[in-house]
Amino acid sequence: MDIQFYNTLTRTKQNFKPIDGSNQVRIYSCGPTVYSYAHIGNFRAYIFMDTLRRVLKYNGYELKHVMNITDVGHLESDADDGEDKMEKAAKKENKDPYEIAKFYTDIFFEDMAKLNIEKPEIIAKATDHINEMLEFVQGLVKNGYAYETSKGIYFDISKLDKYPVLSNRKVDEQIAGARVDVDEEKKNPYDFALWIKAPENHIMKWESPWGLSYPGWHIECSAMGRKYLGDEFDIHTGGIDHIPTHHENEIAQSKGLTGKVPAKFWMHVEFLQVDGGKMSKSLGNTYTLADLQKKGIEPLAYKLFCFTAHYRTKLNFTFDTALANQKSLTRLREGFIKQLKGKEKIEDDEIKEYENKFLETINDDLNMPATMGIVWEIIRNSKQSKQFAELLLKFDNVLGLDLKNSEKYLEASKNLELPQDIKELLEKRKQARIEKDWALSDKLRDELNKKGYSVKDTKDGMTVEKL
RNA sequence: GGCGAUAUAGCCAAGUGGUAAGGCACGAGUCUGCAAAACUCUGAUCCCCGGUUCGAAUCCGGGUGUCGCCUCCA
Repeated sequence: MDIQFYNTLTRTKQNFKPIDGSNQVRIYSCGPTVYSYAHIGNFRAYIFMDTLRRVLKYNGYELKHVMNITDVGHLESDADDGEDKMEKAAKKENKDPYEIAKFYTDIFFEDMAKLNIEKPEIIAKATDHINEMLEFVQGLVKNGYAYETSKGIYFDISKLDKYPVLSNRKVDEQIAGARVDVDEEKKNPYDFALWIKAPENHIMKWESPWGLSYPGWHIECSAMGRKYLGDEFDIHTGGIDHIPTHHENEIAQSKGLTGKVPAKFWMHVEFLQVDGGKMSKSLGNTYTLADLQKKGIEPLAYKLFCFTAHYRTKLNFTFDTALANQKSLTRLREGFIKQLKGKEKIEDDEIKEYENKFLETINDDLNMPATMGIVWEIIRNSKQSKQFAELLLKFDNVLGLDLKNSEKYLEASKNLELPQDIKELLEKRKQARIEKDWALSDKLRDELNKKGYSVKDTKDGMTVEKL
């Protein structure tokens, strides 16, 4: 079945096939700048990236997927005189920038694992590829696409046949210097830094033909993508914010060196919003996975929440909806187990129909909301069968919700370590129930509720959950 | 000022020409000593106005609202 992906470059959905006709798909994903904790908005992008991987694999493709770790060169401002994010964080925390990078990189991958996101085949750190970047820049200088100023080496966008190719932005109509001070040395306002001469006190710097210096932000993706995936590869992913600057400049750099747009498909995730508006540090709503967990929302519930909207639409995060998805996740697990224990025989045609629908929706530009609709149909199917559970496990190769461990998650939420006073109350209530003293039983239930535990009576006895 | 997106039940949202998926919440019922859970049932003619069409949430024009980008950001 054809796979259709929306391509920002052409602004249409197109059939996807690897460009070299092989069975391998080559992907580059813009990864994190490791100067701080990644927030749930960042993770929406990586959940998308993961789903893309899984959909391609489900379709039988093999992957060569590169994700970068930006640990140098990402400045705070496009004016090129802002501080390097890594150095700023290092100063603030009184640490070496490399320590900062390691610390946040480790946490990043821990979070990725919690979200059951597959690790790309190749993780490329910017600081491990200084030579490749330097060669790339030297090539651009040689080809006449770059020039030197007192601050560094700049890309000359006027040398390109067309500069913004991803967005409709008209370069001459933008008000130069409206937000960024005009740099008189630059030939065009939108020329950007490829290589930056390091000030005296700059920590991260390398020898180059232009003295001690460090790379610009955009060059790392161009250089590393080229190194591992070649001059032209299949898919490049990132957040929608990358379209107007970062990816535009990556394309410019590659065209300057190789004459080619590096990727055939450019796929971008829309932003996550919080309470109907932008997520920003000043509003204090850049939540991390840890913040969610504190409120009882599992990382996988957040992943499920992300599946409620298509990746190219804005998604509004509130704690209410996140909690709703936590509940959904529990029901999904319960439903899965119920099917697993089912004994009914299902006709092959019915299974086949679900499989077809599933494939159709995931291959339609990763339409996860529609896909989840199908999953729920199976969960709620009045017939109960292990065959459905097996089907769900197959689908979970794409969803990545770790359904196979459903029982374990459900058990974990029930078998809590209970404080002594709670245990005593439960014991008293058990006794009261044996004696059918409902008044006392209810009173004890209220008491437990006040202490933050909800008690439910089932056929197999009481179950306790922390609220 | 420029660019772009979006407006579907209480909330999160699918659906892009043939009479509205799904999740959560709410309500009713079954069950239960009660409650919870579970199960079943129940809800919208799709921002407004005009147009095209046999037929539009879906296309076109106008209006209104919201959001984002143009500065680092997934």
